[in-house]
Amino acid sequence: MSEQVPRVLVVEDEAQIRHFVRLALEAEGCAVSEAAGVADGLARAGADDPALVVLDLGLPDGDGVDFIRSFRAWSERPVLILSARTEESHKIDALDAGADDYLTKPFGVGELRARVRALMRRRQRQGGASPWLEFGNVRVDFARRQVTRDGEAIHLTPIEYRLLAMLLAHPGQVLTQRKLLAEIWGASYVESSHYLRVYVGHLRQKLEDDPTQPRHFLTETGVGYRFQPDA
Amino acid sequence: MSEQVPRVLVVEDEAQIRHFVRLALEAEGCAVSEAAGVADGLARAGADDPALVVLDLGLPDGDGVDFIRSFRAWSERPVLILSARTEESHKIDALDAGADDYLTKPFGVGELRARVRALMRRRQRQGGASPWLEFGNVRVDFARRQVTRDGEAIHLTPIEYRLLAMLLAHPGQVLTQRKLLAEIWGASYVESSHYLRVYVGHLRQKLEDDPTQPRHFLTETGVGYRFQPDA
DNA sequence: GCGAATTTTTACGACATTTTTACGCGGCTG
DNA sequence: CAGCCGCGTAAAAATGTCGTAAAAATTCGC
Repeated sequence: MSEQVPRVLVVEDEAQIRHFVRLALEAEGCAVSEAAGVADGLARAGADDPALVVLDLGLPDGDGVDFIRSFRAWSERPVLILSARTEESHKIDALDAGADDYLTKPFGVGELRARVRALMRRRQRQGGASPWLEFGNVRVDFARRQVTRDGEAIHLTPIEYRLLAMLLAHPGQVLTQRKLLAEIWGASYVESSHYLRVYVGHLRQKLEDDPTQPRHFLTETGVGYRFQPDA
Repeated sequence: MSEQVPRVLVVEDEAQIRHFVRLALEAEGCAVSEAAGVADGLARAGADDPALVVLDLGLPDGDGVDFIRSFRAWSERPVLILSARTEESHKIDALDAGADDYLTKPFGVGELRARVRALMRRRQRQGGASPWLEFGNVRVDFARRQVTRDGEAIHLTPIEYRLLAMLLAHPGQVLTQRKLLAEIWGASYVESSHYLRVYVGHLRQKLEDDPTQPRHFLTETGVGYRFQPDA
């Protein structure tokens, strides 16, 4: 009878606001984790797979819009923006990058909490039909962040999970190495293809029947990788 | 082949704002229906089952919050509130009644459109078929970087694929050797026509019914090569 | 601070692709 | 008709890329 408390990730550099937001979210009955920057936030999001991300746009180590884009490459969780910028163009950019709501500072606790409730409610509404995805003898349940193979739970590390989510989000498509590296490790890692070799290897090891003869995680030499759903 | 245009319902008593919103939504490619009051709006919503409702809170014949509650009794479609009231309590009430977003007047067209896009984004997930190109019994799907022949996947190496893409981009035209070489191998290889002989051979081997009698990848002796779409 | 889990780095054999080389064919020309 | 030239094919050589295992460094939870 686990109470299934939704996890929320707050990405915000100012400690004071972060604390303020944490209190508001905890009052909503959420479990809160925090990150102070873009890189930190993406790593944490990959580890926690939060039900909601509350994101400040004015981060020290990068643009919040970049966070949204990277995050959207492998996750569809709602994102609520907090920002001091009231210009319409900023709102449009953030919403089109994949954000779900945009709240300008200063804002009241009550409105923040109400908007959080609205975003989480929608998740419940459509999360009812647990959208799993199957290939081979593997089932991936994104809502629960759970991967099973022949019914047995398979443990994936944060990076493995993000890579898997990204590949599965584009079935049949070739994802270039540069794109995968940029979305998962960051723009400055686009040349470090050895990371991919290692982690694709992990996925095959854990999810393919015969890791030496992969049927789902295919290599396109010199280009990237392709996820092949069931034949 | 109807394009499946999403229907949006605008519930707003002031004709001027209604028109303004209609224009914004139509610019998003939506089919718009209008209602001027709560009763009218609910009736219209029941008839149309719109993909989104844009709702003004200041209606003459009842409270907008009542509209939301009634609507939510039978529909889970997203609701976007427009309101002149900026008090936090109003926002909280509307969001908790079941609204998904709350926009205070005055607002910009751009922000309205962006928020509409954000609300509608989720429901349209799988666009499915990507544009492809066919000749003979071969199909080329550039979005997925996939080539099939009689339904069977054909593997192409990076150079083979680039050459194919280039030829297919200019159907019926003769592409000179120098141009192909410059584009694929670089400006300093424009004389090395033997590369082309090898790789055009590969394409014919993999894609032509009878590689010795090519029907699509034709040689223009002394000039270059020409891609011939279906006869 | 300590142990466990995870990420990063490194090295090397296996494999895929590209490049190079060689040769046969056929048309054209002198 | 002989020789030259451009083309097509095949296969060897060279290069580059990939997969794997394991060690080193880092992070995380307690």
